[in-house]
Amino acid sequence: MENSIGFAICWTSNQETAALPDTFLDKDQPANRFARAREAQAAAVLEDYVEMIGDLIEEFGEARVADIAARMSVSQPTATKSIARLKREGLAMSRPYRGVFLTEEGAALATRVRARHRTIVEFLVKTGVPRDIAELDAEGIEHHVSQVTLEVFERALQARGGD
Amino acid sequence: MENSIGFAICWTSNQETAALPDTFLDKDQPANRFARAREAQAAAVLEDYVEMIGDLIEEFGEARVADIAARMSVSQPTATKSIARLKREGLAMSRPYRGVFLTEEGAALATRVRARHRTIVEFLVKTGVPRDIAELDAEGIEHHVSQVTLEVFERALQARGGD
DNA sequence: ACACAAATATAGCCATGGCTATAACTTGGT
DNA sequence: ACCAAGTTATAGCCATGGCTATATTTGTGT
Repeated sequence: MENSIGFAICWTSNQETAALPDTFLDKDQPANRFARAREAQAAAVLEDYVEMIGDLIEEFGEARVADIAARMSVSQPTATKSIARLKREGLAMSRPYRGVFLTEEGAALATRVRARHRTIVEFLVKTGVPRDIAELDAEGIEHHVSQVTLEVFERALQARGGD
Repeated sequence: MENSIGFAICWTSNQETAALPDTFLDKDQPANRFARAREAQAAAVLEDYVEMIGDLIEEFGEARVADIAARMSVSQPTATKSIARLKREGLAMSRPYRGVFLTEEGAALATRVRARHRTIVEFLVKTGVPRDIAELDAEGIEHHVSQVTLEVFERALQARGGD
């Protein structure tokens, strides 16, 4: 709808701390923790696709619908539909029967999402989670980790060495 | 992938459950990490409602639709619809215009969900995340934390003192 | 050049989880 | 007993994100 993909703003939720760029795609601040989680979830699909398209472009020079669908474990029409949403949101571009590409905004998002993903995986591994399980868990977790928490993870990684 | 299963069995001592007890409501193992995250997400709503209903029953002796809706920050019809799904899934019971109650299975799930939520919040706090933010993040994260990771968190909490 | 296979798009179905508006039921006060 | 107010249910709408089946386009090989 509105292309206003901005940054999160401070709001007063409970009573104490506030201020956190929740999700990389947040538009406004939800009322409570459940609403917040729902918002994060809505952004999750976009984030995943954008990251995946970025990966494919880096790997093959372009991202084909079929490859995207395969990597997302989704049917081709489902991928097409999601890509349409990415385009609507200004994150990707494509011409019919051609590959998909990221806009500048989409590419920036992909970079941030990839970094966040890696931070979370590394943090989990450092904490003692087997790497393959950390990979799996991170996929779901990453969309719900606030900027504040992410920074705490980064600090923990630096503090205890980068393995 | 095969590695993960081997590890999981080792780490979970001797649970009769599957190798990767992903989510408390999982039925089968998805193909890849994205599919897995989608499955976890599907269970999330049920888990949230069940926990909330458990809370309300404990607090007021019963869970009214209006209260559930309010706490979930959702309209009353939306709550009603979700409760219908809970009933379909055998997690709750209710008679029209009466309060909602949990089945044995629902109550057990509520207990597990609540414990997991607390573990995650405490772990985040211990790691250095402000409590209110930990609370918010946990809401989304908790549905994606595998049993293995949860146990790692628990051990981390014990190891460094339960404060 | 053209037919055919592969890739992509489109149509149309389903369930979920939001919503508002309104109907139906319960309950409490007089 | 009854009416008003409060609760819950129902109807019906929308978007998302799955799917299958089928149409369309691209591009390749002969």
